[in-house]
Amino acid sequence: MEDTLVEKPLSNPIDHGLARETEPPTGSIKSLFKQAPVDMNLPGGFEFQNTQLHNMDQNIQEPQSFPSSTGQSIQGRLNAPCFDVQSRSIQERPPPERNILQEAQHALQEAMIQGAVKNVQKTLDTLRYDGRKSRDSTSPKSEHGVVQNVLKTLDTLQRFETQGRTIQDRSFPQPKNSETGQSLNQRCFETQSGSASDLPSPQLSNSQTIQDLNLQRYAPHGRHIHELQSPKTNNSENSQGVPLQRYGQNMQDLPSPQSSTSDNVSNLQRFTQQGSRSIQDLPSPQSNSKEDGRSISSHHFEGSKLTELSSKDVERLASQHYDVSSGPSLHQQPNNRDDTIQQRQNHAQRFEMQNVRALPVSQHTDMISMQNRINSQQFDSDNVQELRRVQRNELHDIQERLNSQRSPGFDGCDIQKEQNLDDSLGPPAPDVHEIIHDGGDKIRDDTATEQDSPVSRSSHHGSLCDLNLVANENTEEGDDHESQRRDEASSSMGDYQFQQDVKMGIEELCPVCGDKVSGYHYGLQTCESCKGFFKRTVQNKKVYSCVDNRTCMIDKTQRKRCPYCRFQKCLSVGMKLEAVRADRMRGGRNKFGPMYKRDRALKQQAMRQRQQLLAQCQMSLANGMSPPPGFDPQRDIKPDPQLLMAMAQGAVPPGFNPNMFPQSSMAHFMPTQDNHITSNNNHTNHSQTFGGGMMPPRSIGGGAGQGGDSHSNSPLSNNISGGPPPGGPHNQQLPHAPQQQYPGNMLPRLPSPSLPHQQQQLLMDLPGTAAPVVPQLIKDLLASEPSQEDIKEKHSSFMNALISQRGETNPMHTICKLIDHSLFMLVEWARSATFFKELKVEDQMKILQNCWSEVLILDFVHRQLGSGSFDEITLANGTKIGISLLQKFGLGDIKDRLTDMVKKLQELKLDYNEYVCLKFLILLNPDIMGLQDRGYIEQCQEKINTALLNYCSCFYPHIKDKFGQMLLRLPEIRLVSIRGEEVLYYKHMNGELPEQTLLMEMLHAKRK
DNA sequence: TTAGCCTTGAGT
DNA sequence: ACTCAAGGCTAA
Ligand SMILES: [Zn+2]
Ligand SMILES: [Zn+2]
Repeated sequence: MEDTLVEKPLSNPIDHGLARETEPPTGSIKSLFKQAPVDMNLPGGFEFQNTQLHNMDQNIQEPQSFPSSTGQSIQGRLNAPCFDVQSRSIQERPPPERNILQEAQHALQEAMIQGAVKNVQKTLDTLRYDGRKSRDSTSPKSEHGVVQNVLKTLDTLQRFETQGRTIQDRSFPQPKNSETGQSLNQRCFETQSGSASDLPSPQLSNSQTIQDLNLQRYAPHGRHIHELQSPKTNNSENSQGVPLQRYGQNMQDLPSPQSSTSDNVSNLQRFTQQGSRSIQDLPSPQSNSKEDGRSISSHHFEGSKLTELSSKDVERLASQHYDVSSGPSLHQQPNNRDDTIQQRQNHAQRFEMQNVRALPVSQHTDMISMQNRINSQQFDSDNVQELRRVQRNELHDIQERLNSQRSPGFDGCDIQKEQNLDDSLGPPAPDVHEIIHDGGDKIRDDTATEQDSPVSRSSHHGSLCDLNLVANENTEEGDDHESQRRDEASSSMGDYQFQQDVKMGIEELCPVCGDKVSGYHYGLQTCESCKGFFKRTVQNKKVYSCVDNRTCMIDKTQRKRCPYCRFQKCLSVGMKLEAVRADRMRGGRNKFGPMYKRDRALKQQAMRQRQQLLAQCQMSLANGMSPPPGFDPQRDIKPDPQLLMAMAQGAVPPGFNPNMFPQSSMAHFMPTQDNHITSNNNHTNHSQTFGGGMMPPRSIGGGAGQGGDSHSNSPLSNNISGGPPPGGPHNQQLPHAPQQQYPGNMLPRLPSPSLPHQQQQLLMDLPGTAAPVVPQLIKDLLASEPSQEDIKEKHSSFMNALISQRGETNPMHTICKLIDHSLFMLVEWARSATFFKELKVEDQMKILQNCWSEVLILDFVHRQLGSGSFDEITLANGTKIGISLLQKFGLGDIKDRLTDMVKKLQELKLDYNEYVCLKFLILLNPDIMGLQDRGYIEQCQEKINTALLNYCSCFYPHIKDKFGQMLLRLPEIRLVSIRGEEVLYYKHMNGELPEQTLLMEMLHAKRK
């Protein structure tokens, strides 16, 4: 499931659709990266997506003329840069909007020119979400100040969005559009209203439209996508007349339906593989892809939205759908059932409608929603790592399960892991097929699931996947190390268990609502009510809508309030649509059985280990000191490095509290799981980890923690060579060439657990003497760091080119392209980054997919540090924009978070060297699911942690627990990044973002 | 519609 | 024969 591959596919489909429809390849970046067209075709995906989309749309607006108005106006604007998205979906927009658009565009352009874009993009990342709500803002128009312009633009954009949505929605009603379908909204609408559309006509069952979506797959018969288009109109075909099915087929069968896309490796892949092409060089597939998109646009649009909900599912669904339709199972199934179902659906729909209307407007303020969101971390979605899951779990504990979305339940994790473990190749989730076969959980599922078939995978996975295939470069290179790495990888189990342990505590709680779990249901452990809810929703193809911002908190007491958000959460958590049987057969077992088993076993193991660790920990504490071997010494007692340093230097920092350090440091080193443990043990205070325990920190500190082997002890990789002076604050240079590339140290050696390696390392690293030296490791890291100037320069030139040459007018697109460009540079950087470059492409992909947003946020924060102003946002190209823009987008909460973060880091005097270290710590996250060289990554992370700790101790002994404080910013960054991704994703769903961009790929990859 | 409890039935 | 996840049933 989680495989990156799988994930992508989902996204891709959507993207493709969108891309086709609308836009041309915009930015150079886009062209560079085309996405692989994977699954777009999958009907299921569409359907599913559609539903979700509908929901979204509904929430947002009132749909009505989506197509017409939007389209017209948009196109009209077109000239003016409107959001391509809109344009896509809609072909024509009404004139009135135009002005706004134009204004926005102009503003954007100006802003962008100045680099404002960048900040906008960032802001967007974070913000977007709220923007919708708060549209109120009027933009100041008068002044030309960049800021103002930006603001204007933003405002405009917002309006746009709003309008666009509305328009789009409207359009739905008018089904006939050439466009494939009415908009999802419409569908939803209809459905809810109980119009015939939603119910498939009895015979229809087969012909239901995609919109029916998700449900369809359940339905035994396969329906064509085209049907979806307009429920009312039976035959709706895509504008092009291509039946949706076809797409689906393509997806499955064809590697890449849309020519160019197909072959394209995902952008990432390309990056990784090729590496360094300039953006310009990259080919732009768009053209090709677009064609497909045309008529479909609306669908795609919808589809995209849907995807949003659960990209994974979508994928699966899509595939499934397809299968279903064609599949035997479908045939077998009687229509009667459908009828019944339909009837039920009708009821349900009506119900839903009522509910929706009845639903009180959410009381959540933006902030709340934000937090919830963050908590929930929906975006991470499946593919994301275990960490998130873990975090989520923790959150549950703490908060009570608000979130959980992203980390699909363990299942996902487990499954992925399992798969990985089981078969190296391991196609991830068989789910799809099963789903497709639907009823056939039973036996047949196994046989040929998409996953199984390499082809399907590749196609689905899209670029990322492709990368894997293609990539052997690194792989080959690293052969030497591979063996070792692999060995270590095996150790990952330990970690995994660990994580599970963590989960364990929470395990008993439903990841969706926090109620008590009643067993495994549809992929993971959930409570009885969520099981029933999920089943009903899927079986009856219900379409919900959220009255609020789709950020409703779902807990035991409020789960009934918003079925839309609840279902979303179900999906995000990892509940599998495929597990719902289309044929409704009772009893028996499905293919998930083994998965459940493994999950159980793992959990138990984890439990045991955890207990052991705890016991050891307690023991050691009781005894006074020596930590048990294998146990992370840091947790317990470890001499305070700072103290050591101070002593070495002959002075103790004022106010230095020996206890503090250890703890905080521990927390960092300790991965999430341990935190719990730790807390239990009375370790003194914990540092503030994510406020209130919200998000557990990802295991930042070296992969440490995980059970047994986890802490590898890496021998100190960092030698301290006397080197450059302390990277004083902000010294950027990246000096020197690294000496050794990978010292053997880095490689795996887990063993040496016995020593409190870290301590020792610290000692070793520490010169012991006063002369502080920058650890060699840090020097190495700096070596691959591009100069800030270069970065700025590149961004500036890119922006200029974008605006002047490409004439990018659509503000949203411009912003996205900026982000895209940043991503491009990020990938470029990573490819040559120390440690990272040694990884296999597959791992590189996974890592980048997982951390890109966090790195972007860190970069942003770092830039802000330099500016020293809390009122302005410094864009990548150096342009500064008023921070108020964030608020305009409704991302005020994020703004505050960012501001706080910047302040804290300023207080800590984060310097360039440290910034680089943090960046690597974010990058080298061993907790990502399915990493092949996890052990290696862990070691790297550990080394960096050690080096950084050492560095801080040496150069900033007077700053209390600087190391710990810095690390604590990582979880915060993650929260913000998640928020940002959500915003972007929503934008994407609304069709406001350009397709076929690396950014889109990344967004989808995460959600997988 | 929800959600708790019941019935199924492949897998073990 | 037992397990237990999936579907069904039905008060509330
Ligand atoms: Zn629940
Ligand atoms: Zn909601």
